[in-house]
Amino acid sequence: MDVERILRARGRRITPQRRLILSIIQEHEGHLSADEIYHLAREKRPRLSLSTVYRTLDILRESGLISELHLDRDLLRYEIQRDEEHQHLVCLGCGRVIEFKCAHCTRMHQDLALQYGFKITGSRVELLGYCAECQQKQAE
Amino acid sequence: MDVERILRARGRRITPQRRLILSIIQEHEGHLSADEIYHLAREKRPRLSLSTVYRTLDILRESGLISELHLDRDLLRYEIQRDEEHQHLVCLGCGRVIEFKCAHCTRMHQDLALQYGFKITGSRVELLGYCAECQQKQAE
DNA sequence: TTATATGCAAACAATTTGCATCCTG
DNA sequence: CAGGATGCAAATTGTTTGCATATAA
Repeated sequence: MDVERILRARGRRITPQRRLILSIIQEHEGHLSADEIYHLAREKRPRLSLSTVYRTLDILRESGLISELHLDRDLLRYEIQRDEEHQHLVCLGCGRVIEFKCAHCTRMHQDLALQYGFKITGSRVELLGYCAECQQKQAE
Repeated sequence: MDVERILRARGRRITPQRRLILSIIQEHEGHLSADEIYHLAREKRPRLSLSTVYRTLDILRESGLISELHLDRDLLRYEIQRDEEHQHLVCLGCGRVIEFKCAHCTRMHQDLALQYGFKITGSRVELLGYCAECQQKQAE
């Protein structure tokens, strides 16, 4: 499959651990922390070590297969790198994360290329606020 | 001054340490890590402890006087909270950070309020890429 | 004069590294 | 079978906490 080609092209080997970790990130559609991935993976492969998780996440990130999110203050979360760029909307009340696509961001990239000669290779757009429900709860 | 009113309103005291730390963030116009602030502050006040720096940063953040940036993978940076919202453009080559204001982002907030009923209270917009100079160096 | 802040040291949590062993290519 | 990958334990790094002492209000 494609993933294997990408890893091999970088001189990396395909191991059951790497397959497993990637499949977990895929199934859970992202937003998992390293530790969560570790625990989920150990259900299937109890000898897996946390360092392997970290090393694998590094490799997958370098290879552009996953991307890192700073949704929390103190740890990183991971999701599959998709083709279409998207942004995250985080509710500070209940913690839910909504993903959205935003045409404005595309225009922003174009503007910056024009204005500063910057070549944008990645972006973190994380908006924080309160969802409709949490706003209502606060009002009560 | 205003800062003191804000802190007092929250039952916080004004101490030389807090003044110093805030003034350092002001002078350096942000993008400083806790450790950098610590070292700069110790030049003026050698007995200052790192924990005081962290505690002060917490308080200043809670009070809305400074804000946190995730410009790096592994640590937080701080800057004075200004009225006008702005975004950060980070060069992965040389590390320089350009601040910019973006009308598109304002529109994005409006869209999200409309579409999801979300009330946006803060945002992290960090764009990563390569500045003109670093692109040129890479080309060579 | 009393609650809040500080400094110091020790504790923590997330991540990284060293190294012997294992296993993919 | 050789070099990359793993598991384990130990080290590192950024940040937080406990506690006795100092200090702002």
